[in-house]
Amino acid sequence: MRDIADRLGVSSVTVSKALNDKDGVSDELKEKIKVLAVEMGYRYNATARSMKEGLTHNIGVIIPERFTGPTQSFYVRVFQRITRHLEDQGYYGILHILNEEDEEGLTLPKLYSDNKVDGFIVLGQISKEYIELVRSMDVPKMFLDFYDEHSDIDSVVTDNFYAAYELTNVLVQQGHRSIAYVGNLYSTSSIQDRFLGYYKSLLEHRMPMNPDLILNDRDERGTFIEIDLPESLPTAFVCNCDQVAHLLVQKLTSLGIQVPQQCSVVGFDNDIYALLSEPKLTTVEVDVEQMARTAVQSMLKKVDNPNRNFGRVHVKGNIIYRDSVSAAPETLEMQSPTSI
Amino acid sequence: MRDIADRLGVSSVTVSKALNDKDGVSDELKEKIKVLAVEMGYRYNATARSMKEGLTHNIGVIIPERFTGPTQSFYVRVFQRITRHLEDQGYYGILHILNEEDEEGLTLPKLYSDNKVDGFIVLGQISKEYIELVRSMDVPKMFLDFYDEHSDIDSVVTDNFYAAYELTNVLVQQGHRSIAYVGNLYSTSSIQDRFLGYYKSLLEHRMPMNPDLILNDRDERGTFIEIDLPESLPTAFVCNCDQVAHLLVQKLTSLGIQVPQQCSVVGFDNDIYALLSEPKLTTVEVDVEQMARTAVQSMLKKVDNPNRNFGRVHVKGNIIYRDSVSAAPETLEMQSPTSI
DNA sequence: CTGAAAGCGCTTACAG
DNA sequence: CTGAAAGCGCTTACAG
Repeated sequence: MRDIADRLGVSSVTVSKALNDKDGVSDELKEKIKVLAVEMGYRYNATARSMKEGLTHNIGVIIPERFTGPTQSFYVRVFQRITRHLEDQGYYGILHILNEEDEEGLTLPKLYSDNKVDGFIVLGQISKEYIELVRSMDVPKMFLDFYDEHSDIDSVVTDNFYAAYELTNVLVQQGHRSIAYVGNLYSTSSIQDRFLGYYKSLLEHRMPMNPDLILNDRDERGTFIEIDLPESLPTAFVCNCDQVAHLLVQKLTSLGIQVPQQCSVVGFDNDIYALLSEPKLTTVEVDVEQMARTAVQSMLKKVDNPNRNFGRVHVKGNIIYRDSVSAAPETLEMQSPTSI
Repeated sequence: MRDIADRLGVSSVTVSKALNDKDGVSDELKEKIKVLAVEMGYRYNATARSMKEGLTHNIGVIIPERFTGPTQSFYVRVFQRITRHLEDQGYYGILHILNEEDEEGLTLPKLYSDNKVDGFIVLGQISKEYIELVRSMDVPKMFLDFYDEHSDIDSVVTDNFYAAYELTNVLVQQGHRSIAYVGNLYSTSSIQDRFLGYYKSLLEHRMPMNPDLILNDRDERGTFIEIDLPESLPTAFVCNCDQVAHLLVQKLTSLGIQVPQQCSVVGFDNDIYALLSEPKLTTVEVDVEQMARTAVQSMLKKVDNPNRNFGRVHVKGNIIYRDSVSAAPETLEMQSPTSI
């Protein structure tokens, strides 16, 4: 900047104003300065501004390692959207993959202790203990795609409840009266909320909830376990995620049960498993774009004003209709007397 | 720092030295300062140091968007290793996913124009035009997992040549004499080098190269195409990657050809497709850890001294033996006269 | 419309 | 072993 100023015989203040398009410089001079800057290959020193402002213009994005494995591109996609929105605002996203060791050992990212970021977006459920640690950080933070009832940290989540409710409604409308839910209710808030949406649909249609039709799919550590099918098979399954729906379809098929003719199955997430499955899964697509945008906007407002609070923001999902749902078998028979 | 200094009645210089474990402060005072720092919740301001040093202690990692899709966790894993090694050296990795638009429009990352990083590691093949653009950047840069013959940019790559050579040798040792190579030789340097390793093995064993046995797998834009099998089927296939090997196995199986009994197939990468395949693929595992370590070390040396050059560094891969290879059919018959 | 001065929080080189 | 001074490259508040 000084070099540019010297070459033009003006002060560095003027150059700064021109390059930032601020008032107080004639348009003519501004233009001259900008042209020369490009010519001289000038690159803005963001560090100097950070120093002055006390703001790094970086936001840390924390993703637990277990959500980054093979076949798990979802969070990477979300991260990508986040950075795009951040860049639109002159910010950068710095990805921090939280490994198990640090999560269990309650180690804060060096990003924090080195003052490298102005705030954190945590993308994906972390342990209760780590949530407490995150709370203790003296910067704005928010949770994305999960929340914790005991903390006051702002969060942006898919409207799991309503999406599961609507998806179950679809099954009911197709004549299903015996519908199972597949998922460990104590594992994540997503699974819980999706279950409650399923339950709301049952309630609304005066269908009893049968505890035998709530099927566990994973142990406490999130590892998938064999699904125990009930004695008397339901005609439809609401699965908490596509991967489990995929496993379930495989299991049913291997038992000689046809999907969707004999059993309908729906998933959640619209990830690779929804397409890998045979038949392809009817499922719910998360609105990644909207979630990323909301999280970034809220975060930047919090950076400006640390007292801003947004609470829990729900983003609606979209049902994707594919081939894993059909009318309930009994209904089919009733509807087609020709088959008698 | 000033606050700490004031509370202890010393200067901020002394505090700085103590916190950085430099000479010139008594051990006693150092200890006192460190304790107080923790007590006061002091967080180091990395920005200030950056300002002074003219170094951001950040390294940009550029991954082309097309390598981050579903089922492509490889580069994310590499990124994770890179950041781990960077952190060990007091550095941070900033991920920049290069979207197609920016790659075609030759837009440099804002990370560069904002002086946010001290160097770039490009992870995954980019277009020739973009390579030229990268060259024009006035910071240290290096390529990871690919290289370009026309540029003098340092690179770290898997030793594709030798790994493919060794893998082909394995097939030859199993009695195979008609071995195909599957891959578009004009697509990436990896595919080319793997082909040459395959060719070297043929040469060494005095086996003629049959052009009909070089099978294309993708078009210019990298989209997979249907593989055209030759009239007379070889007894083994060396595929340039696991995904293509997986597709090939599916195709062979659907044609009623048994793998590996009638045809052996080997892949490359040891990714999710190697395990998805039935039978599981014999393949080459890239030494991610070693590649990441080498890239980071070289990069940091270049940051210290921009004139340092490392050229092309090859990292050896490991063959993973699974179930997609068996002895050549004719050999089998010769070996087991009991079957007559 | 233009610029001199101060300051962001560190580190380095030097003096004591 | 300890500290006063200068400086990294910007921006902001103020004076002209």
